Amino acid sequence: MNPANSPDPERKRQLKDTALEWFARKGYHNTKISDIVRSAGVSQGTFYWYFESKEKMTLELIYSGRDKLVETIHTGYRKEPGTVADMELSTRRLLSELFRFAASERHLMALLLIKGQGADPAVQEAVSQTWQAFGQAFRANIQRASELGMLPESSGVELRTLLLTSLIEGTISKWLFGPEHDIDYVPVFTAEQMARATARFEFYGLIGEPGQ
Amino acid sequence: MNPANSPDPERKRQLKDTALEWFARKGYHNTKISDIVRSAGVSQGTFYWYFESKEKMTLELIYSGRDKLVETIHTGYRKEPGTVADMELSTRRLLSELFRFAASERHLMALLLIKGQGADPAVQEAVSQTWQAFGQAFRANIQRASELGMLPESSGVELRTLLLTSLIEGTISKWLFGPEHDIDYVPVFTAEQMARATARFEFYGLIGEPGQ
Amino acid sequence: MNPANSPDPERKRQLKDTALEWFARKGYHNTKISDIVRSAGVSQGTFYWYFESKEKMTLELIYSGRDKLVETIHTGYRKEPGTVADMELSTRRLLSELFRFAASERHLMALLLIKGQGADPAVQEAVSQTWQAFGQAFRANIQRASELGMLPESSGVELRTLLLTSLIEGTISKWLFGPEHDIDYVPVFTAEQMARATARFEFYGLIGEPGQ
Amino acid sequence: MNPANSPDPERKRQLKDTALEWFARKGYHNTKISDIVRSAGVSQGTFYWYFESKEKMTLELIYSGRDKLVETIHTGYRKEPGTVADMELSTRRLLSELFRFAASERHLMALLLIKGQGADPAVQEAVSQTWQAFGQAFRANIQRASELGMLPESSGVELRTLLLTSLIEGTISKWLFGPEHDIDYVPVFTAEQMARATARFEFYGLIGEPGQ
DNA sequence: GATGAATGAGGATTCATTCAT
DNA sequence: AATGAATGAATCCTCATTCAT
Repeated sequence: MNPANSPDPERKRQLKDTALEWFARKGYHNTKISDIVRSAGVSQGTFYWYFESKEKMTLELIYSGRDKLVETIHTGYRKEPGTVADMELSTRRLLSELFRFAASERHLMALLLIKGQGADPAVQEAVSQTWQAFGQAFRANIQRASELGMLPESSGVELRTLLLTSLIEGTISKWLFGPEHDIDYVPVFTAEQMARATARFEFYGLIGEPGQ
Repeated sequence: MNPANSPDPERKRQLKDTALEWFARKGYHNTKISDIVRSAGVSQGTFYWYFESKEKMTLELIYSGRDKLVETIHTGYRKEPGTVADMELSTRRLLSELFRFAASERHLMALLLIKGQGADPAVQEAVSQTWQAFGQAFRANIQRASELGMLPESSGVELRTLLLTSLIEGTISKWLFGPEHDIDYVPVFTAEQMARATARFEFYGLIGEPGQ
Repeated sequence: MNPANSPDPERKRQLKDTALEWFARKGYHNTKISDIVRSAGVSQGTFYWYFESKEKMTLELIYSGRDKLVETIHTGYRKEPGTVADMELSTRRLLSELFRFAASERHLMALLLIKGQGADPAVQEAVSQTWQAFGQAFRANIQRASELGMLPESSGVELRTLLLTSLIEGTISKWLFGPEHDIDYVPVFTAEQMARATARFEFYGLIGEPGQ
Repeated sequence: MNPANSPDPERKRQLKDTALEWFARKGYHNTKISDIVRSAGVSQGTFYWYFESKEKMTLELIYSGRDKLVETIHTGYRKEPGTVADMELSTRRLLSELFRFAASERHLMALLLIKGQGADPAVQEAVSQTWQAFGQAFRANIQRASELGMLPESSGVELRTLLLTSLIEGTISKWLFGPEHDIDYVPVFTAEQMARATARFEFYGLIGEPGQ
């Protein structure tokens, strides 16, 4: 009757997890309510006891995912103005958190990075918002570094943010799902390795890796 | 009766272009055959005279897109072993071609980068293959540079390819469609600016930008 | 387990009243069990402790309504053979009772007059029976008056009954709910005014209103 | 693709007629699209080629019914101020048209008089509007007669309109469908008989029937 | 007596595809 | 070559009813 505050959070979570797995594997439109409930071992009607609609439940998934993602970034990030080496270290920590989070939430990341695109407008909008929030966090970092004079003036904050977020989002995606967006792909690098390599690339590119 | 050898290639192209625009704007699943034919000013049945099915026509779109994309990369890339500066220049030329191509084929890029993900399995597979072909080209470059001893040994070819392709794909996407994947977004940088900035970032990261 | 002898008649009545209000407002099909129990402040299951089904509970409503309606007619009616003026007076008394009853049972009348029509066959049947019982009472009156030679021979008892019951049912409906069947409509005439006007119309039509 | 101007009016009419028959027999909610298309011998999808939705098609039915009904009233009515006998004759002509129309459109009348009540709000609204339009026509008549001094002052136009429309609507309903609202009921009186009896009743009531 | 989560049959609607003309 | 009406399988969602607690 009142799907908003269902008193069985366990069942609700189970349904969300099941749905997320299906979405990650098949995409939004290719996942039917019947798929979800069959996997979860409940009836079709039960889904609608916990959620208003397929769209609304997906929005719940994405919103809570966005919150966790943004929280991870804020947790991982500690501003320590100082040398470039400091920044690299700081960034590595942040990325480390981020990659670990991504690995622990494969299905969520698949939905956000890849599978949300075929969905209904409202869902796509929510996915977009998530990445905007993601971008904001990094943009703020670059802004600060720029103000501290740690970055050459050659290209603006805008462009650098674009490059950086492109790099990170893409890296997470390819790391987790391989070049083929395969949900069953098994990452060949650890989160730490990814964080280290990505941070280096971020600061020094392919070439300049001081001190090795 | 035989869609293979349609006698009016003009009409076929028109249908493909129209479909591509719809896919780019609404996504595969949110585009109906009736949308396409209405825009193209033909009847529903005509679509099926030229194409076997929605899926097959989308595959045609993607395959020809893939070919053009790969061709662009091969055209733009000229192996000139030499200094890092040579490599950067060479890469900039390649990226320049690539960004220009992407700009001239916005809708195709939207389908490949974003909108193909909600589609049917076969379509998703084709999109994946496209990006694999894309990745192969860059992987070969890095392999060669690595063999020539131009890259530090710190991280392997695999990982570098991952970082590089993530950067480039993501950059094209954000450049063309903004952080919100908006098909009507107007890029704020020129293809040349993007090529230069991306090449620099690729080689020197955020920090090391020699000379400049 | 045995809905027949529910031990809390208060609760049962409350549920029936609540349901009647919903039926009057939204109609049978547009009223959900969940609406009723929410309004009544009980759980879904409770409804089924007191009633076998939605249909059965509606039948209860209608049957008790029918009984009250018929009782009202029998109470209000006192056969006083005599002059036409006597008859008019007698009829006015009957109608007065009837209109007062209708006003005191707005929701029931709404269900019987208007909202029962979209319901399940059994419910519709019960509504029909109610109006047949209603018609019988008036038919008997006309029959008697006819036998007493008080009515011209021009048209038969059948037709007169048809005209009379049409008039009365319709008048109640329009008086209580206005031309738009609006459950929130507020009658502009009193029951007395309606009884007087209707009785006059019944005997003398639009034109002939002797004395007055 | 464009249900608005379907080019096969025959098929559309067939579907509307079939639907109307089902509505008249079972009511709006108890009629399924599958019932309609099965009766019409077409597929489920065909219904949606001609109509946007069940609701929209029902509205079409009601609106065209309303127009025909109002047109009938306007056609049948010719204001001939004069004696009361003139008025009675005039009214009899109008009612004659009306009863004949009603008989020729049994199913439509069933929907408007009885079966529209269980429907969706928009449909109910349309039914209400129809009867308001109906009432307006008669109200205008009474107004005019009142201004011509042909009616005693005892009760106002408002009340008389209420009584008159109640009488007529109810009479049509009972004449066509009997006291049980039975769609298969066969009227026992002709339209002419009904018109004559109703007109007399309207002007003289049960009693006063001058000249026989 | 009461709860409310769970059920599942049923119904409106969508849309890729077909085919007679 | 082209049309567009027709098809029907597939899908989301509703809601009366049940039942373990």
